[in-house]
Amino acid sequence: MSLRHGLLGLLAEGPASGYDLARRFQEVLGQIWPAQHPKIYAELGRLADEGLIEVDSEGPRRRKAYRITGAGLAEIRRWLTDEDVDHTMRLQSLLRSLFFWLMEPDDLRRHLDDEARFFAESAARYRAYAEAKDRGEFGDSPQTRSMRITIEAAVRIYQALADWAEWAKTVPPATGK
Amino acid sequence: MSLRHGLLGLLAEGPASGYDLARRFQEVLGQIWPAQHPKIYAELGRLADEGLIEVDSEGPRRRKAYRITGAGLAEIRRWLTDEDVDHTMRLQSLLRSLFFWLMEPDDLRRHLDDEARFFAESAARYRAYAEAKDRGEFGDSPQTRSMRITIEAAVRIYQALADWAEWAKTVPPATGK
DNA sequence: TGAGGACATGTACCTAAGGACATGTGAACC
DNA sequence: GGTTCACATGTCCTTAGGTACATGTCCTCA
Repeated sequence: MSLRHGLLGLLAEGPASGYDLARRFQEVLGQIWPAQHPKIYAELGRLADEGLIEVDSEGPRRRKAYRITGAGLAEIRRWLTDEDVDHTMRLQSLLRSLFFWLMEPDDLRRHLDDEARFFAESAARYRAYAEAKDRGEFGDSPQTRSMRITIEAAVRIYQALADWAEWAKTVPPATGK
Repeated sequence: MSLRHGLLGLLAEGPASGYDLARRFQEVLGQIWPAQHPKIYAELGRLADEGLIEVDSEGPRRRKAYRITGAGLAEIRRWLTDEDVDHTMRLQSLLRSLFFWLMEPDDLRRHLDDEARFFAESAARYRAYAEAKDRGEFGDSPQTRSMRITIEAAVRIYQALADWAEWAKTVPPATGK
């Protein structure tokens, strides 16, 4: 369960409402760490119960902004330094590639074209984001620095996958037995 | 739910028992697509109920091997060609990197060392696997070809992440505000 | 003044995933 | 003959994730 720590981390940057957090998850982490709003509201409730966050302010339209507490900050720091990283990835593209031999060559080529396009576009999107940051469009806070590092990872992963899909097209379907 | 199709795909290579399938998931797909045996046995039961697989043979120690049916083959092929790929990845390493600014520089350096080592080792493991395949140690069936492509993706992703972690170490923690 | 859209928060339900626990079998080795 | 280990299959329970549905508010613009 890292949604919990994802929320704490985002709240460490400053107070935010469930709606804000859902939007930030969607924007920045859309493909990398999806989270739907029902889960977010539920988790915020639990975090508040445990005293890791507290209500910062109530605004119009029932808006409720939360603020991280000292205990919350301690918890996210503990997680970051003490807890083991979960390295599982669950990449459906790779699972599918195990079964390419079941596909018609034409279908496979189409599939790889789609994959290559998708990954290249993702890489380009994150690359544009990275360049905007490097031009200083988002300032130069520590938070921005960290985000720049995250974005760099996204660029490199998607580029690697785009290259992989292109490479896969050059692999002959089979030779002998 | 792709475990279902993962199982069908593996069974398309030939009959296997739940135990066999759990081992193969563990070996080949350990970090990329984890699956515990309880899920596998349960899913096999469902697949059998739906006629996508059937019992091939019963062996010693209650061993039950399944075989894919025509309907099962049709279903895995349909999935491969008609169904959209789910591209979400949920990489905890990237989520954590968003919060690097919360870590002490020393802890962060240690963390990045660990990450770099882990990713480099994973890349090396898959690279060794790839080289064995290229030497022809596993024959040259269509299945082997596909597996070679999967492994190539793993090599490239882990290498990209290893490089990223090394690069991240060179980013200065922060300058101004 | 009325309609539409973005804002904002939730409930309910269903499936997937993971960990703990339970059980029994055949082979190998001492 | 007994112990140990790999083989082999499952149940049970909890948590996590995702979709659908529900509700109400404030602002803008025609």
